[in-house]
Amino acid sequence: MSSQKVITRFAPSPTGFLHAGNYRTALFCYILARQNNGSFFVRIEDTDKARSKKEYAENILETLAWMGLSYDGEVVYQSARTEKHKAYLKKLVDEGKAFVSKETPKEPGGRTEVIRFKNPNKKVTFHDLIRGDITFDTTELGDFIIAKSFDEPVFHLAVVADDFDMGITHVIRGEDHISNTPRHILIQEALGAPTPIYSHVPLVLSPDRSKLSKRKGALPLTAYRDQGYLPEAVINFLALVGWNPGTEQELFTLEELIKEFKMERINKAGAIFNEEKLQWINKEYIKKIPASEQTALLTKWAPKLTSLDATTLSKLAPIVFERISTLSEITQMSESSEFDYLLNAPSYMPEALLWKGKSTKDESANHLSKAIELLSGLSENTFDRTIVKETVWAYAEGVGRGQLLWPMRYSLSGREKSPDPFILAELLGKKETLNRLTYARDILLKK
RNA sequence: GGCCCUAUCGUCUAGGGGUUAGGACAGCAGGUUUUCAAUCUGUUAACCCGGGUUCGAUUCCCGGUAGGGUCACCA
Repeated sequence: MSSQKVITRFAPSPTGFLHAGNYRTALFCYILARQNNGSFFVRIEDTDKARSKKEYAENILETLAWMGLSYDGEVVYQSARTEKHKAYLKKLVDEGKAFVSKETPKEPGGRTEVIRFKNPNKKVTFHDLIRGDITFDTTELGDFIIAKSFDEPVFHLAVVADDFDMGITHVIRGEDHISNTPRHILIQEALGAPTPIYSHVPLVLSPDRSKLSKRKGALPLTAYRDQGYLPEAVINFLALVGWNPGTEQELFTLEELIKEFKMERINKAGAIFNEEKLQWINKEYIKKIPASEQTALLTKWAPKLTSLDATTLSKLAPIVFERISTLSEITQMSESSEFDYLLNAPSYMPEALLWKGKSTKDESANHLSKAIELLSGLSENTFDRTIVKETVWAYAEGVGRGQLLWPMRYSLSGREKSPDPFILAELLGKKETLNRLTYARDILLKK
């Protein structure tokens, strides 16, 4: 770790919802600052008054909070710094390093006067932590515009001024900014500002390999939150897009990332946002949710389960959590009636009780009668999946497992797919289990 | 088009002058299982092309090709 103070910043512009690629750079900025005991600032670049929206800025802050990426100090709004920008602009003009230029507007609404930087027309080389030395001939840039007026700086001037004033030492941003860097270095030199250490991270790509964008279906991260992705999983996934520690470890907590992360190990090539892998990672994190938190999540995502008693809920939770990849699947399960057998006795056609259609109603009824007889002898207090299984297993083996287990499971859940009959029996309790078995047996016998 | 960046399985990647080119996700097959899920095992699949350098290149160099980025009074 360097002994030099590290100061990073996340500087998004609130002109739309940010996607995963943006937050990945935020994550890297955060990690670099934290692993060096440095500072991580957030700066909202809202100098474009026409396109900046408050709701976007709020969404950015909300997402950062959800991810647990805490920043130091107050959020800096670039629009509040126009006096500073004006001073720098004046200085540059006074020193002859920039000039007010008369223009013929190229587009309607354009200005007749703008401030241009006096380009010294030289080659600029900078060292990128990820890519090494990059050289540009700035001649082709011409005398580029740095402000629309003294009160309205353009991005290039504002970033340089703000990074300077905030003491930013490390700029981590997307690869799409590489070509802006020589402009920024030119302005820094004119202002007497130090050049920070740059790291241009590769872009996160859409499945068609173009830059991730809303048009290509990129979602704001809050949409993933709303789908039931866990922030830990999203952070883990984002870190793994374009970075890995060189070991085979794939699951990392934020703390582990802070320990392991090395900017130099970030890949140079862009990477496609692979949602399947995100799902897998999310599933891994869902498995880790402690039992004490499961029931609250269960009723949050499936409100109709609120009517269940605490014991049933706590037994149901692990069964649900082992099979979902995102929390919203709980809602889907609930809405497709997958939990209804817990709320009401199921109704179904007697034919559905027949195992693969290969047994007769009488046979199935006999098997159920036997199960009822066996289970009746059990105590209500110890009626759990283990004892239920032990009680009927020998009989099931004898007649062919499916012959008993299918009608038994079906009569308890009324569904083609469900947890196994022993779990169902435990969930329902002895009394309800026997009720349902008896009901099934009786409709099989009804002529 | 100019400039810049990049290039290992379908995807995310490890590796690196001599390897059976490794892992993960997805896929496929099988075990387990009354169903679904979970789980276990196995398995398909990759070094963009050409020229150098070298005893030997997927690895180093050059060129090409392809992809991406950027060329705003957006950020």
